[in-house]
Amino acid sequence: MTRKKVTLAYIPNDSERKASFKKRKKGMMKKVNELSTLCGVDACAIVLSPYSHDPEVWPSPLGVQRVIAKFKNLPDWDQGRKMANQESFTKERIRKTEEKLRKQHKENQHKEMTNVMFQCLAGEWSRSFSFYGLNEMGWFVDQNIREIARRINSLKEEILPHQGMTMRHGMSSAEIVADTQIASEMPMNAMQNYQWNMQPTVSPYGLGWDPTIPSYGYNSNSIGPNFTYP
Amino acid sequence: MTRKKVTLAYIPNDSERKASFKKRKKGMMKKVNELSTLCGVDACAIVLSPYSHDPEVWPSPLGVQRVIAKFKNLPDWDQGRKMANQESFTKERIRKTEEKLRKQHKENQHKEMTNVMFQCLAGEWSRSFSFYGLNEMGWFVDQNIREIARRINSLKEEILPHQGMTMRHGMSSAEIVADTQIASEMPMNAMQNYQWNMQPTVSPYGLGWDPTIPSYGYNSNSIGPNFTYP
DNA sequence: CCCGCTATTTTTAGCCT
DNA sequence: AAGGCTAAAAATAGCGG
Repeated sequence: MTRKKVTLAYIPNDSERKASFKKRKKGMMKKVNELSTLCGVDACAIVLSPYSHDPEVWPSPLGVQRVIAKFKNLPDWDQGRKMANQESFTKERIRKTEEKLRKQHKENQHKEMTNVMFQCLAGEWSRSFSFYGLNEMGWFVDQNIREIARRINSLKEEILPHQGMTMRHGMSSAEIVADTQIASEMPMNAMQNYQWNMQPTVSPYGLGWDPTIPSYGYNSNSIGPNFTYP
Repeated sequence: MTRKKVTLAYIPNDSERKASFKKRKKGMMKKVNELSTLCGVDACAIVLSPYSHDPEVWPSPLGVQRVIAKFKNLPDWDQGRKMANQESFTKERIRKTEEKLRKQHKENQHKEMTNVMFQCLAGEWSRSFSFYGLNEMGWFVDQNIREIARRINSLKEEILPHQGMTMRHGMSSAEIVADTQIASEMPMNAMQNYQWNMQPTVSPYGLGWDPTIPSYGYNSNSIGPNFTYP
């Protein structure tokens, strides 16, 4: 799917523009609301569009008039300064784009290195996983079950925060999991990171997971469910 | 790191509030700019804050006055309709939260099922340690390798989009994977989902997972991978 | 057309300097 | 305090019902 990055320019297509307008107006008004609420400042916004006969405002027609009144009462205001006009936004965009270019370059170099290292790892792993991968995998599965149960329970607590133990009738996941045999309490965060944070590595802001950190190297002699081979 | 979800309420701490103000004002103004540019509508915003002596406006003092003029010239406007006030935003938030609650519930049920199934699988697997289990696990591991390889290749495409096959010199991940024995083509989506989709569960507007809530009732006896100890 | 979905982009909270 | 950073949260483009 292609969710294009916005190019800041008038949207020629009518229906597209209208759709965008509706979504963005809502979002923008929400932002005004948040700014005003969170930071306790007076603010207002007015939108005059062909999509509605009436002006669309925040926080309310009266609120707008109140802010406008204050705004107009402010004396001697150098109209040139402190304003946010299109030009300044454009400049900001150029600055950011150039910044991005620099970062991209750096990131590319980094990715190539990661790429190479990863191949080494993967090769090693697939060659030997039949033995020493199994214990890890078993432990990993186990950890996942625990994690799920933990989350389910957290969710229940959240959803039924003040009702105490109201879910006795079904078999709760806590109960299910209470039956689970946990072979080890020892943390294996690195492995979880390996599994769950793999994806981020691939895209944003450089490297998520750093393959050079040796912490994932569990070998099977120590940790996790101890499989015995018959 | 803890990047808190925003709770829509006045920020009591002075420096925090100011920091938030500066960031959010910028973001908000940007949104107004985008709305106006993308959709070709007249819009303006005014912010009166203790952080600046002068009002901060978009698009410019004159632009604001122009919009205000249009706004005031509009006759017979039912002031009650079409306005975006705090109440409507609050209602929207409530709606969304309730929606999320419903979804969460559904998802929980799904997870519990997956949980149970997974335990069965894992238990069965480790109990017999059969070839069958090995194959499945092998397949699973293999899938992961393939996925990794796929991502590496995507990256290569990204990094070297127009250079064709420029990386012949190293062993490509595709080649690595070609060496891997694929035990079965049988779909195991459930397992992948289990692995990869677990995390997103936790979500915004009050339904997030709270790490401060202790996890309950896992004691370490019983189900799960039944490992045999020598 | 309008609504909901989700992949992707954009914003921003909390840290750090 | 003012800016940069990054992971998490929020907005939204494009799609399908």
